[in-house]
Amino acid sequence: MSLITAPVTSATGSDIKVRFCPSPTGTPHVGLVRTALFNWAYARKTGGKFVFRIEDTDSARDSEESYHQIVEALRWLGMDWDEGIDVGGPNEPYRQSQRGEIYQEVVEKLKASGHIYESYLSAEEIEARNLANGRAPQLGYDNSERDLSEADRQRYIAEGRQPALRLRVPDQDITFTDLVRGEITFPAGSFPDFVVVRPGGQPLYTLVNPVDDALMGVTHVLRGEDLLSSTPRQIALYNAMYEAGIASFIPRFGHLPFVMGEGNKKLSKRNPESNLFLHRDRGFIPEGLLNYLALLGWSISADRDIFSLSELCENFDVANVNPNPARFDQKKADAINAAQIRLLDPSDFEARLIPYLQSAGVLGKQLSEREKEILSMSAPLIQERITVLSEAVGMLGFLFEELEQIHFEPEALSGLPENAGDIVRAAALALASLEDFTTDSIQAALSTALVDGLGEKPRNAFGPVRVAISGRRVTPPLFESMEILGKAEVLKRLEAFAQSH
RNA sequence: GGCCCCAUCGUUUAGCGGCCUAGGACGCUGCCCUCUCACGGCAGUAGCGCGGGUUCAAAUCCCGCUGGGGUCACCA
Repeated sequence: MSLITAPVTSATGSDIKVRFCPSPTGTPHVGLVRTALFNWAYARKTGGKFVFRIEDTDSARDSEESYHQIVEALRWLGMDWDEGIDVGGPNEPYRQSQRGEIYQEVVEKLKASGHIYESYLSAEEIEARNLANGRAPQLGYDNSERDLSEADRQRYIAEGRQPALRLRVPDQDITFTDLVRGEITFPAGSFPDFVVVRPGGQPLYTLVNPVDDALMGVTHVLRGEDLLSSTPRQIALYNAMYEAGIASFIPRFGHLPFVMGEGNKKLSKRNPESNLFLHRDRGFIPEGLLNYLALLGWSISADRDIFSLSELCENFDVANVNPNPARFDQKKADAINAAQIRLLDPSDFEARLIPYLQSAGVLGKQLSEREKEILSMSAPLIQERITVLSEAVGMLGFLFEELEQIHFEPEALSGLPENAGDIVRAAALALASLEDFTTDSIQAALSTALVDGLGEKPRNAFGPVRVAISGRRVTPPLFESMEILGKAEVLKRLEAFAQSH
């Protein structure tokens, strides 16, 4: 009969240590990002430490590419870590694939203390035993090798078998207080002695995850809800490590709700909105994405949902995380991102636009003086008009393009009045004699010529002019855009349009 | 199937026994502002899954039901 004897961590303040420990399979997922975010925010809130380690113990599924993407993701999002990948720390190395010897030692100690034992039965044999004993096959292993005789052991070895190693689980209910869900109890016998090391010595996640948390001194484990049912197993392992002198406490656990996709399905990797880099490519800014993700399961107050990362860090507490699953809503995410974009310092906003304009081919690698000038004049005009940064390409493109490159959108053309040509001709005429080609005087001249002169409604008067210079229905404010383009270019575009209409 | 988790507007979230004829945000609708689109402003739309308790009083506590989800690997 074995029982839990290990104490739970007493850490409550700056002695708290959390970690983010993804396994590098596939491209970073927004659910993964939210888990990292809550861990990071909790560390920053409490003044504790945030550890970043990689769980690459499955060589069949892990990839170096994914590893680099995860590191890049955290860097881009600005979630810094105190210990771990690249930055190092007292518990190196931080990639499990490089910690084999450490696990070996732990396994030896656990064997010596009698907490883990050799198991020779194959999956087929276990199933056969269950069938033979009238036990439901899905119950799995029956712990029958707990006290294997030396004779049986020798016989298996003589057959050339290699043993897996299983943890002897405590014969009692296992209760813990989940940081987001409260007290949870798993009845004794909920799970059998489980494999922690494969035949041949390969340690499994079931072993290495708690081992590393224990060795690294992790006090608070905040992770996805999918790991909830493995928690009692981990507590059992912690207890074994405690009794073997490897761990000094059991951490506290907090299971974060899922991020769901359409329907009632967990947002899967197949789902495009799960892909972090797709959001980045569309022009989500870290502030916007993180703000939105934080809202999935948490809120800063009853009547506010736009907040900065530092406000998040000041106010975050796992205890306030909502336990129910949240759906990823692209529209709301877009709205939050748009709000965060508007909050950006104008020069910062301008700088962030450049990569998007470059990758779309609107700007080259090096900006000319003229291009810099256009950008700095036009960026402020679109800061409150776009939702994601990539929209700047369509909004600003015409300011950088030559007349011949301008693409006239069908929807812009189709919305034009019959007399569009006449209106544009009148506009050209009015502007040709304008000395001072600035926003105000342009507006005054066009109003006089088109609204007063031709008797057109403003909407009808300026629409054709807008399309003539930009090819688009939606642009930054018209008169400002004209000032940026300059008189010669504007007249050129108006005349070209007038000729074809 | 066993075990575990979850349950407030379409979505997200506030609510932790009386402040709730349930608040905010996104979405949607209408109006205002207006050179387009936005921004901003105003108004509207819509919710406590069901049934029992406990209580003077329940969205809030308890039980049951229903519904969803997760997990039961020599994956992580």
